Amino acid sequence: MNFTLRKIMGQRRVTIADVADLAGVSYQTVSRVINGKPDVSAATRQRVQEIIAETGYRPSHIARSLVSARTATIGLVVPDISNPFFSAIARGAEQVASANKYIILLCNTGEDASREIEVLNMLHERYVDGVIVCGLRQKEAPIQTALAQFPAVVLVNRRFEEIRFPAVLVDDLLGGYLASQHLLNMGHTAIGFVAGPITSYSGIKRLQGYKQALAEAGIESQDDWVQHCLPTVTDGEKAAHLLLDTHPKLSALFCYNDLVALGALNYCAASGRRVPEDIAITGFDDIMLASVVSPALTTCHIPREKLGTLAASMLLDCINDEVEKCDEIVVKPELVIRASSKPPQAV
Amino acid sequence: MNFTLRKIMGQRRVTIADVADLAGVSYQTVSRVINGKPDVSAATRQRVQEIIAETGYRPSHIARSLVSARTATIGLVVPDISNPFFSAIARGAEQVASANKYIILLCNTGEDASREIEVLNMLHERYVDGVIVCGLRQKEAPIQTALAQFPAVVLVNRRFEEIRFPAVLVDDLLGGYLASQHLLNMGHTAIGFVAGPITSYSGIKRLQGYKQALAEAGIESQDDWVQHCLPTVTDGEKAAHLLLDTHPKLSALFCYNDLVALGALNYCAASGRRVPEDIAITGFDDIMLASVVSPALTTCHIPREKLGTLAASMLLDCINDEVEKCDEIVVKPELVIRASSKPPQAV
DNA sequence: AATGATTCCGTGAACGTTCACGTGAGCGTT
DNA sequence: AACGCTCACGTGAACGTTCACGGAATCATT
Repeated sequence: MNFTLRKIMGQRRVTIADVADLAGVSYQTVSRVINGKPDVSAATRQRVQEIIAETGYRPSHIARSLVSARTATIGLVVPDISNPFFSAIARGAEQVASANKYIILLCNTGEDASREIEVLNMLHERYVDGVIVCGLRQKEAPIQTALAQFPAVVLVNRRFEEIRFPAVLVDDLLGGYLASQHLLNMGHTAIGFVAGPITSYSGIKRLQGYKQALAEAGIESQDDWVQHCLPTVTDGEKAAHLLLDTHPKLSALFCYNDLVALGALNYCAASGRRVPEDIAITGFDDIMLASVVSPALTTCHIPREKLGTLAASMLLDCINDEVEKCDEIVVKPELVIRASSKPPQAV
Repeated sequence: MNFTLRKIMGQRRVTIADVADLAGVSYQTVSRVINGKPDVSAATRQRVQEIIAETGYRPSHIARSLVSARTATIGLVVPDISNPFFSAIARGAEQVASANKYIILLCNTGEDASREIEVLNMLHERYVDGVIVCGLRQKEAPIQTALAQFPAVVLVNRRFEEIRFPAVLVDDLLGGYLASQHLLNMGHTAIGFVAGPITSYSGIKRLQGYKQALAEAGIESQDDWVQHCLPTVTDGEKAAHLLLDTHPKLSALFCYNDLVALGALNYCAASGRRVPEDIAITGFDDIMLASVVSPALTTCHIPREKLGTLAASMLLDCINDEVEKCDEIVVKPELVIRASSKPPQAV
């Protein structure tokens, strides 16, 4: 490492001009070498490559983005990355992204709908090539404007009736229907719904499925059998408490997701109710916890990681203008019957 | 929205020059308005602001980064974001980052040590202001060079003896010691270690703690009581299988983490062993699963989200040259005794 | 009325790249 | 010997900002 080299390094970052100077060529020639383009003699090419290796030079993605108007970056917006449902999606999306030389900007809204526009604006300023937005809570028009700014958008578990965005959806209505029907089939007639965030699109759809199943069974669905809550264990526990306090006759709880269901299990244990003997409980998502908790949770299985890979693949298709592949994919949930649901008062 | 405006929008993105043209001022004036700087008359300022609102103009973070040499972006490297341990760290880090107007680039190495350098190079090209690297597997010198390129680095659960990077560490040796001692105190003498990845620094330290506890109890630690595996449920199951097949006399298993411990539980169930009666099992991390599985896991509690917030805070301190705050923080794990560990052959 | 200060605004350069050119040397062709 | 062609390389401009200036107009001061 000669003096000139040492002088350049350690202060600022090495740039293409530094490499060019050291190699005694113009920056354009270095650029050609970096990008494997022709019009460089073998000797020059090798010398430049040696200097690049020596200096540890790496082209600035920032500068490249500025001229190419592409960042090879996609935004991923989730309510809560520590929720196993979303971390699995993140993993799937990351895998597809990195396989295609894209990288992911992670934004956590913390279940705060007002932060959604905020983070979308941040992502927009950063010129991401597209965004995957999961479990969008906000439903007002501004969010649609915020989404429409992006070159490409894929929604996960959310759908707007007015504007059709490409989306990966779970058939939540079906899921809600299947879970409720399962409980009805076993003879339950008073079924509560611990419904998750009131702003959750999935929650609304699951509610519809729940109501539909009840209606088909000839049961008048009561609004106060439904209790909203944050999709967390602690909040699920509170919601179950509230629901069972006001309606002690409920013999089954259909829960928004497995975390909420776990909260409900906790409350049942704390209040001396046996599951499934005294009360049946079902969850949603089929996270690992569901099969492991005792009693094991009856739930709707969703291929979570696959939602992530599907969303990312579709987003990349959108970015590359393969418009025909960009529509809505609906994934069917599958009911998984485990120990937490049994007929009422049965052995 | 007049014709000129409509003509600009919908094609390219709105730039500062577009806003300037529409407002009939120079781009510098617009820049002043954006950044809230003086030297703009109230009337001009308002007109510019109106046009910004009308056009939905957002300054290009890319261009800003190019001139400021700062991206307000930090890289987060994890082996597996769907592992609850790392997703909790991610959540903590994201929270601190976004509170400080930073955003996170997420990289998943998929437990593949060779990808670590790869993603670090990607992050370097993107001029991140710093990186948080979790559970680094690679131990060769190249990784240190790759790390040293960054303006700021914080390691989580990894430490190099040669170069001292700022780090947030769990006292894994203590954790391994506590867990092993707990088993020894209950009378176990043949204790296996399902050790996680052989390249895991945490794993090595936990192994040391395990050996130390055994040595203090006067027990010769045997190398083939140790079985490495990926830190997943399925791999933990395989490892437990191997270990118990070759050493049926083992009466306790200390597991690298809770996922592995769950795998061990699964294998015990499958092979007709009762836990904790026939065999005691302990985990590590205290993820939600641990308290919920049956039998509930004895484990070492680690404040996972806090590791993330600590790491991000320290990284921001490093970035802002508050060097005195950048050292090593060691977090003590706490033994949580639950149902999965009991004395051997006891009632 | 000339001077100086203040207010407001514009111009040129720079950040690190890539793209579209331009150019000189060397060669073969007629 | 004049021409055209290819090869290897360099120059200028652009991407969208910010920074360091410079300068014109306005106003108060002497």
